[in-house]
Amino acid sequence: MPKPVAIDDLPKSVEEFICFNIYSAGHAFNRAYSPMLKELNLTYPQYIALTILWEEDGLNIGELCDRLRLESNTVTPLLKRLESLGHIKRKRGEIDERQVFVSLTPSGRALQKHAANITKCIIETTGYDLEKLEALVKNISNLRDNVMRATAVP
Amino acid sequence: MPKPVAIDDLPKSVEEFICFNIYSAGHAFNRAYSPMLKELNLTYPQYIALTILWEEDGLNIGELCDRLRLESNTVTPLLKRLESLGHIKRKRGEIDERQVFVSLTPSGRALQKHAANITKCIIETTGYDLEKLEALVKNISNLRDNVMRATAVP
DNA sequence: TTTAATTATACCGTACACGAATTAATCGTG
DNA sequence: CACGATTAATTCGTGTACGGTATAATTAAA
Repeated sequence: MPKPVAIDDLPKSVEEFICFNIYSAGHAFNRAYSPMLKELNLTYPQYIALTILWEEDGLNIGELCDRLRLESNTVTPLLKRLESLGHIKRKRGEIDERQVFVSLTPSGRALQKHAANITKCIIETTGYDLEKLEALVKNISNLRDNVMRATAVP
Repeated sequence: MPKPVAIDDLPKSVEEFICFNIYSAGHAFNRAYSPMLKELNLTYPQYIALTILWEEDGLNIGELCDRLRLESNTVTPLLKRLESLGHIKRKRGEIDERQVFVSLTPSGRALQKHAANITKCIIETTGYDLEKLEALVKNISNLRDNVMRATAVP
């Protein structure tokens, strides 16, 4: 159990807000990825979606949404753009026709060869070593899960 | 100096990516703020801009961009919306007419009375105490600054 | 077993976020 | 002083994000 929050100790500057630091760090990473992803003609969310598919192809949209922590009304148009770029295919489920399954094309799979180098470059921009990053990832993912759980509708 | 990055140890799942965890945590915070900000008819970026002005009124747009870590082409329309909501005023600089200075209206200043409660609610959703949050903020802001410095054009 | 509720995805409108280009004002150097 | 370079802010186009709503398919219930 965390200590109760003391009103007088609340951060007042955005520089001390956890949410603002995460918000601005997100933009910073986006800008760091941009020049590399531009060469692949991809956006950051598109790249993340592909990364998920490289690990597990053939997910349906709902599963992809869960992994991306995004709503389907965000993911649907993103996938349509990836499809029009020729990197994925979308196919209605046969058992349940409400579902749409997403699979990589050869073009989408081929992009994976750039992944390790991109990851390496990004990690180097952080100035952190893998050990420190891993600890930070655990901390932030735990924080995110707490916020999502507290925010979720029952 | 961080340890050199070993290619074989690179994270391969997005769940291990520092950028993805920050990206998804950002959305989680946005969703946590939403219901509270909706009552004030504000978005999260608008709320952050106001928070900066509550601390230091009368900044020009460039200074606001620096503090927000955003480009002026994002901030300009955001401020126009805050102006049309009646929370701020915009005035051309007299010495340098290229600059535009932003100041709070009584309406914009009045919103500040909700701030402490909102901050408290958000902190409680994290399940972290202030001490742990402060350490995490230092870690993430340092990371962000590293990424921004590494990405900046000379 | 027809209807009612739920589920999976899509569509629409609003608001970021940013690259690229634009405009207007100021500065720098001859 | 002049005029090209720089700077501050804006405009525009594309792509997220999400609330709200719609649609069609599946499931549950009366």
